[in-house]
Amino acid sequence: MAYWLMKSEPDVFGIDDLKACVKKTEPWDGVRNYQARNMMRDEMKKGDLVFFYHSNCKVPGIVGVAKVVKQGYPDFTAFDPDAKYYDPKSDPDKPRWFMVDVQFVRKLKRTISLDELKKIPELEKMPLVRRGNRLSIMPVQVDEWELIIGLE
DNA sequence: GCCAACGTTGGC
DNA sequence: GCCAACGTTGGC
Repeated sequence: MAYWLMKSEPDVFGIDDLKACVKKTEPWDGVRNYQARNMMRDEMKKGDLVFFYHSNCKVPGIVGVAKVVKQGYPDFTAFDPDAKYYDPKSDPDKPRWFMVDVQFVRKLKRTISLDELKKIPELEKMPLVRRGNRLSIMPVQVDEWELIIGLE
């Protein structure tokens, strides 16, 4: 089993929105970045655990845990001309974009802020705390996962 | 295939 | 809301 971190803007889709979904699951659609796409298409497996991270908000940080419940499949919103993330270059016969479904597991008792994570020397290799990082999905090492969970 | 222009991300 | 960093696009 592997561990991941996925960023989302709470104003758009936050941890409480996931919790409120039917069956608490939701397709992680709209990712239009190749690195992130590759991870969802090839590497994320059913049962993998995910840190749910709030970005672009007052206190950016990890707010909850989710899990992958459906492995990579084509992001159908790319085929819909009315969808926000429509991409005419993605052909249903040869989809360009992929997504996974995630399910709410739990909220953390508190937000583990980016600021706090940055201060931990063991986490300095995480792309998350690196300057200029824009990756919205990234792998988390087991020891990093356990360390962060231990901070809760 | 280079690289300038442009758009987006995301912390602050 | 600003702006640095970075990915993508498209002209050449």
